[in-house]
Amino acid sequence: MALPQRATLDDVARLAGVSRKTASRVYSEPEKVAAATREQVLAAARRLRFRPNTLARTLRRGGATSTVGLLIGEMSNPFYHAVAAGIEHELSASGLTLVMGSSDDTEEGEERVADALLSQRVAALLMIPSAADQSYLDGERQLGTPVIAVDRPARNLLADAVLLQNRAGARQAAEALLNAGHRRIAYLASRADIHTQHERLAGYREAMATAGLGDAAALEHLSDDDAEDTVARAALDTAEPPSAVVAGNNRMSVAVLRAARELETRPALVGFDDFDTADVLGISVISHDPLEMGRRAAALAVERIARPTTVPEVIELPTRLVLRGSESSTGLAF
Amino acid sequence: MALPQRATLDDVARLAGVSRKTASRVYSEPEKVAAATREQVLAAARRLRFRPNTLARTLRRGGATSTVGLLIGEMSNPFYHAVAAGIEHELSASGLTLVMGSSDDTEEGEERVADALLSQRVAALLMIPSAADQSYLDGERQLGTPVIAVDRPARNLLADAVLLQNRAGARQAAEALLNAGHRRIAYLASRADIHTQHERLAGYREAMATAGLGDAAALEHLSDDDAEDTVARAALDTAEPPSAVVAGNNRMSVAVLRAARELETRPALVGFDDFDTADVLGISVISHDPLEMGRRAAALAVERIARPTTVPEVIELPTRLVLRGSESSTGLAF
DNA sequence: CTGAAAGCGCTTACAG
DNA sequence: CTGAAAGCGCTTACAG
Repeated sequence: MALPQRATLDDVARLAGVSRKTASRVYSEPEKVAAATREQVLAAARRLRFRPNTLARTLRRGGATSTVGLLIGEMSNPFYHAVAAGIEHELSASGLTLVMGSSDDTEEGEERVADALLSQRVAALLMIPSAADQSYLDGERQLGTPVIAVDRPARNLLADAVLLQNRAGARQAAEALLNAGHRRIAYLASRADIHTQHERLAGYREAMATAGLGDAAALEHLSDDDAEDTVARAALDTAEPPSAVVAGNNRMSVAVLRAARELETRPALVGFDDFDTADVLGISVISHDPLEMGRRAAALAVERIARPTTVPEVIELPTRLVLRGSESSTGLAF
Repeated sequence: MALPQRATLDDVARLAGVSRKTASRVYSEPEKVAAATREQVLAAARRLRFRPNTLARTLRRGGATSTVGLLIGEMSNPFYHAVAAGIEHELSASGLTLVMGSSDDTEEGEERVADALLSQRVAALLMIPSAADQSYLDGERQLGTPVIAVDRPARNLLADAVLLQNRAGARQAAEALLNAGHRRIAYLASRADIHTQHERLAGYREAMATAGLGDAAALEHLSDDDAEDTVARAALDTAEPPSAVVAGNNRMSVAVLRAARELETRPALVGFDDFDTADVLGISVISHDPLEMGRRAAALAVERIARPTTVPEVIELPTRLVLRGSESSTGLAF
């Protein structure tokens, strides 16, 4: 069966008995069209099931769509989902639509997906950089598309960034454990090669050095891939396990709990990132607000779209130590 | 400062010394252009930082973009994030881009955002219906845009759907508790007005009736809004608390744990939906695969884009009972 | 407040 | 394999 033809503005104008331009005005500057004419046009549009074609409008207007691209490396971490939710929320408040792409965490994927988003002429590009270098975006930036890095800074690219105070947060985590009397405090991280983990590790080291425990390298358990469970088990299943652990992110915290349960070793724990059941489990964390991070990044995008020529800005969002008991030496609450 | 002008295909053709059409072919059917000519064009494109304008291409080609819209009610539930991740994954494998919109769970919002997505001429619309009625999409469906409902069926609209076996899953949950010897088994749900909760409640009732416990209305604790913690506390903080609970979704499971901890009442528990720390906590659940749900929905969209005229299909994905200890009468493992 | 012409950047027929 | 003309659906100047 043949599908009915999609109506165009011309069809609407013809049915309403006005010029094409008048029909167009009903959608772009309705207040400039006489009320009676407007009603006539809208009635015709309803009858024909007309919906203005945003593509054509944008093309004619010179390229600036009302979409904003978000490029994420890995879709599996709940932290990034929350960031995306915050972004979506803020954008929709400004009448913008979110277009998402994920690079599956490969260098080649990041550039390919960025290219696809930019070909759709997104008004701005938000990204969680995961490739080693973002200089491939420099041409686009010069053409006026704002680029905003989220959670990690872009490399070799002049771009705005919204980050966390990773170093201060991790320092706080270690200090909380030191204050509770611990000395053998381990730091556990997967994806240790990325910026956030660099910073957090540095914060942990600062706290340890300040406490006169500078030579803690044996207590650092780092992996460049996603093997949280392996790292956690390796750290805890030793002759002399640490009495306390700083977990580098939410997934590592859960991995520590899992390993602790299996091994019946119960180290004190402060984890970076809050998570769903941390309160139920009595786990102390370095908390921050991923929704807020997304909101701030989107707000920055909205501002850059309006005023493209400003100097790049770096926003660092604070973290907060939430004590729930697991920082003490009495072991976990579960 | 003036921004440099964006290069068009014309500029590239001129610099490469070929016709506009030849330059176009390099991007649409590269195998039909002589290798030497192709290299010449690509070199010119690189020099000019040219990126083909997808909008213009789509407009000329007759409307079908390579984007797919996803309309979500509430962005806050991790379940939907996982569904979205599955969708994104499957779409990108087919060279499609995901455009997301959230309705903030209002009827008016759903229609407004659907309209925005359709104005961008998405090739298909995936949605988690939250309004009471989706008949407003019928015109668009007749124009050939596939609509696929995810997690809940669309109402008053002929659309494909990818759902869970909610009823069977909830029945299994109640049966697991019955098998463990429980009789006073409560059912707790927030958002009790939506389709999934209807079905799950029905499954619970079936199991109870079969066990000769048909009159369990006093054990049903339902709320139409999001007040999980309130429902959980009300259900457990009574003179005669239930000995076991079926939680209607992941958030209710966590709310039960929280309430149980505060009240030191420790009912057995089987929750619908798995969640991050359920294994650590030893919580038995009705598990299913939100990523898979997203993947299937996206695959259906891809198929419908290719062959639009097929009859709507309803896919029901199975659930799986995962026993971790909390179904027994000995109380929670934490 | 309304209208006829031109054009946004690309691709589709139609020729060669 | 390459080219000159027309047009996708809309809006922007330019007139009235």
